[in-house]
Amino acid sequence: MKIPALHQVQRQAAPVPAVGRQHWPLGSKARGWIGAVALVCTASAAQAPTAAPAAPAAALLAAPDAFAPPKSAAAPGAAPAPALAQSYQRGSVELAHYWVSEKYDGVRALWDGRRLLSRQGLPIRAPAWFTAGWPATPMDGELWAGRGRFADAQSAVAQTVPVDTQWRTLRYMVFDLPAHPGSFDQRLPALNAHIAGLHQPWVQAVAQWRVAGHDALMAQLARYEKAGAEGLMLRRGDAPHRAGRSGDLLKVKSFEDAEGVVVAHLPGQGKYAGQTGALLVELPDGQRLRLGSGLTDALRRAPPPLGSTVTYRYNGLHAGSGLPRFARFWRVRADVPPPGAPAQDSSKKGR
DNA sequence: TTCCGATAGTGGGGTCGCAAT
DNA sequence: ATTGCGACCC
DNA sequence: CACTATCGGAA
Repeated sequence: MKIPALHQVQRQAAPVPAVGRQHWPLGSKARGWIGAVALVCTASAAQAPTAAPAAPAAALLAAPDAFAPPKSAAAPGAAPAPALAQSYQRGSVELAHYWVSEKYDGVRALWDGRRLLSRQGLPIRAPAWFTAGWPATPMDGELWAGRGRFADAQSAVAQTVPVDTQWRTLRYMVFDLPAHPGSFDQRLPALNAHIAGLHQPWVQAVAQWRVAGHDALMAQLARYEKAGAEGLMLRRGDAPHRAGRSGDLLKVKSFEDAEGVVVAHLPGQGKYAGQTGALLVELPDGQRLRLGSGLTDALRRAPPPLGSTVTYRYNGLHAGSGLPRFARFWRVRADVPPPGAPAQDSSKKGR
């Protein structure tokens, strides 16, 4: 049963630094960059790389440097501070102020004017031809292989040596110009003109449009998701680019609920050592899934007993295994007592 | 006062590359 | 050749 | 990506 996306508490968190890095294609840590939006956006249902949105001439914009280090951090090695999206909630914002676009499921990539950087600021090894001729103007976008093909984009970016056959299937879907000082209303036309000037089919400006209201937004979300899109993004038109989280950038995704039976309590790490780190649950089809995210400290100390039926939420399925993506514990099915419990009649009640 | 945004720290599957087996 | 692991993507 | 749990400052 699909549920619109609304409600849900929310509270995000930041990624962990994780030092050490190993040889994965993205080399060493890079310097501070800008922050920009998080994922996404674009257009209709088409996926053809061709047709870059044409746009009238326009200023190319600003200084290449303009990277606004969130804090001081002008020094090399500074941690990146990309802007991340919050979740859209009905009534939380005035939709008339926002632009809507498709949320592309790919690998985030920021062009700092010289090279592509990952979300953590690591250089992305793209073939020379891919970025040939790109201007010094910073761009923020998503390396995308098409709907339902996140794995392809992930694989391409993970190669120590770029493989042309893989990169030829990628597109750089650009959704913002981080260094442009204006509001998104102003950045958008500049972005379109900018991309149009490149004349590279694999570089596209993400299509942005307005929406009448909540109901229309939900209707669009349903259409896009049905067509394979990951969701939609909302950008506040009158807001200047800003690093960090804020209501200026929102994501709209729907999630689903499903159930499984707890078959084991997996040990936790770090501050949860000695407690339950995750629940190993068996799904109706026999596949097993680990549920760690979503558990409260109390539940980690006293987890649902083996045999309990628990509900989890997720967003779509992994293309390869079919396992739920981004699964997180939601709650225990209280009406389905675990093994030892005395009768309470609840044999089946449909639902 | 409440609430928002930033931090710190846990957890998942998938992918790659290196080390150990 | 297979497995395990860390580190990164989401 | 998902989430919980805190904390300080803005609203």
